[in-house]
Amino acid sequence: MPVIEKVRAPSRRKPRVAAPLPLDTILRGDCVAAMKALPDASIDCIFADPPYNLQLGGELFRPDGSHVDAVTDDWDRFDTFAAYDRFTRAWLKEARRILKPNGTIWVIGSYHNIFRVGTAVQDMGFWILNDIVWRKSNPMPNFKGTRFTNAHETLIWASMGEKARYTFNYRSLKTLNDELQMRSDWEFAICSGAERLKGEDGHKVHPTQKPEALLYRVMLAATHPGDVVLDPFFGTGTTGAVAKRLGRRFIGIEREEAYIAAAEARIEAALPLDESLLRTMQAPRNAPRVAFGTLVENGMIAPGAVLTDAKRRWRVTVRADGSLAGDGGEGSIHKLGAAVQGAPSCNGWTFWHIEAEGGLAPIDTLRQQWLLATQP
Amino acid sequence: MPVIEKVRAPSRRKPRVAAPLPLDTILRGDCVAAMKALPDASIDCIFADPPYNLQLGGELFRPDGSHVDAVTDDWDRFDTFAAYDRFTRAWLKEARRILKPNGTIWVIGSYHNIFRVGTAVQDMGFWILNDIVWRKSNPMPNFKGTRFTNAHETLIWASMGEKARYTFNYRSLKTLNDELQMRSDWEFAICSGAERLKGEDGHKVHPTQKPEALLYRVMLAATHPGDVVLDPFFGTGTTGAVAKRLGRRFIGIEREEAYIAAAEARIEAALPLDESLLRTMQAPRNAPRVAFGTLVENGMIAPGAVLTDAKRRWRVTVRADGSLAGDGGEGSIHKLGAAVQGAPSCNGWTFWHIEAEGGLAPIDTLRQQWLLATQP
DNA sequence: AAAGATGCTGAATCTCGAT
DNA sequence: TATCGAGATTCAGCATCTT
Repeated sequence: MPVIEKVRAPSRRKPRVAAPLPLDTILRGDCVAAMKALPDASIDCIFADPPYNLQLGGELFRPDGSHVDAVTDDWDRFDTFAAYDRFTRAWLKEARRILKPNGTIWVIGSYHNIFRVGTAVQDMGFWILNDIVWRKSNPMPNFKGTRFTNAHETLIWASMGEKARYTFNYRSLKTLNDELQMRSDWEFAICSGAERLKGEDGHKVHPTQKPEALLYRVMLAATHPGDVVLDPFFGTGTTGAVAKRLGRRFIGIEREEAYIAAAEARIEAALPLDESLLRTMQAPRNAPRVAFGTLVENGMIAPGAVLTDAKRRWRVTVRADGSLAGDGGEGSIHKLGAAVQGAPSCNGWTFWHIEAEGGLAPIDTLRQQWLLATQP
Repeated sequence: MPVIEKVRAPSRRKPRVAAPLPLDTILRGDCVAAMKALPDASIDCIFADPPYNLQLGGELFRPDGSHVDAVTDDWDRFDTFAAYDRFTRAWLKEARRILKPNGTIWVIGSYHNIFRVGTAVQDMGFWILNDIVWRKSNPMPNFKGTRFTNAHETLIWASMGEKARYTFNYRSLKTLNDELQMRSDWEFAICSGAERLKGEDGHKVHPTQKPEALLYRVMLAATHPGDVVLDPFFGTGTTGAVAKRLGRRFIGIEREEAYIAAAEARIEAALPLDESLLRTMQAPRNAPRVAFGTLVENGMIAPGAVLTDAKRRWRVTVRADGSLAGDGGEGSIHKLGAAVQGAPSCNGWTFWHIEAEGGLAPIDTLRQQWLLATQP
């Protein structure tokens, strides 16, 4: 391909460049039009709760905002699905443009729309990381007894592509779940009581207000403090309220003035958490690295010391450079641990032990002591 | 449109007429070809467990170094989403033809394929009645800590069209569920132990054998005794074994001779109406486990709240992710409780206390309040 | 004999930064 | 962009062995 092609290719459209982001504000209007005004690769996370009243006799809007009539016969059914698909791909296209390369997108829906959304997400190059089930502890019963009680909704979580990086605060979520990995099924009550926004008439302001606990978990899992979270179907602003509480920035897009007014009042009243409380558990992955040799250099462990595995099956000697030597060969704590086990890899910190008061202790305890003594 | 069109339209192909159905047998071959040999509108219910198109990468090892036996069979490999979609629509087309007008179809899948299946189901004119979540009580963990534990699969249940009638044994399901309406989230263990078919080498016969309890509930809900249930991806015949137990007829389609042999032996050994299975399904696994983080997410306790032990020797602060932070370090209620005491373990629920009316109260009282408020 | 210890396994899109 | 090496990473259920 001639060089000139390489130069021309990226300029097919004018990239939106660094205009300041409208942080912590609600943009009024159509979500596609509003997203078009935002710069490329500027958003860390998108949470989207698109309309999915496709088959309920409710309203469906085409990308241009025009109304699609509820219809029942086959031809029109196809037309309705096709219109919904066009709408979905239109807003997903802009969402993809404004997301950073390491950003992620969340979309929530029910069986009426989530399969179409998921197919579009995959077709557009996003890479699904998980589907999450929100189990409702108090769903509306199926009054007619004609089907199973519709007791859940589905969220799709996707990165920008198969190789894309993304934020997942594994350690925080595990802590949140009492030291068990967080699963793909989450249980929350539907939004009601004091949390549910009511108008002056006592009637609910928005028909599908999401519980703050749901957004809380989403943001805790997939964003860092200070990250920008965009919600293109902002409604009454659950995303904004939780973002403020959790020290994230938000951008909302909403077309209904009544929802915007309710959201603004609600977010104004939300209280941000103290920053120290937000500091999520520091993942070991992000903890300062300590080489085993550092411990040797600093006298935490002497050259010549003998290490074994927890069951004393293997026995090795520490050398002056922090390498190990024994029957199984020689090498770093990790390499030799893997070698003696015949395993592809091994965490030497937890595999190798040293004789201590009260029995064997993993050498990782020495590292922890070192970190405690040297970290501010 | 001219009248002749209406007359000609149905005769474009020759309808398959009443050949006797191959009841309670397994047809060997490709599912589309085998279905083409069956007559129109002859099947009451279809249960389909198609390939999931997992798109797995390299090898995966557990933290202990052992190897994960993944699904790498040829039948699960598709080059593109488009190829998978063609495959899906081809078998769904025949499924639709052979289903009776009042029949229903079930399809099970994971996030890798279920959105594409659901879209095809809707596009072809089926009417989704429910999506059902199979919550696995014992899923495989996410060994690398990169995502949420993939702890569920999704089933789609659909009728032949919006106005179509269908079988739903509401009363049976409600009885099965202790007089509560059966919900759209079902909990079962994955298929293991004695139920899991093993070869002479002790290795599993089929990589993705489904639990009989799942099929039991599906058939109990959506078929009558004597109904014909077709499974186009029969595998080792869970559908056939359960059909025999419940007094339904089955037709299986399977390509692999080894699976067919295992299925035939299994179905031969199955006993009709094993009441013990019914009883095990009725026993609700109601051991509600509440994570401390749940109380934080739901506002039972605020980030920033101060906890102490019963004698106020240690003092810690609750953070946004449900972890605690204080002089002794940081961690979950259990880990930090153990750390400050220098103990190997600790029950944080009874160790940590919060200031309440009338003095300190263990945080377990908050858990009890939460359970009271949320349990039926 | 009972209780505890050990080992194996399940539809899984499973690391990251430096060079 | 590919390669290399450090080092982080698991839950429930069942079968079998040990004390």
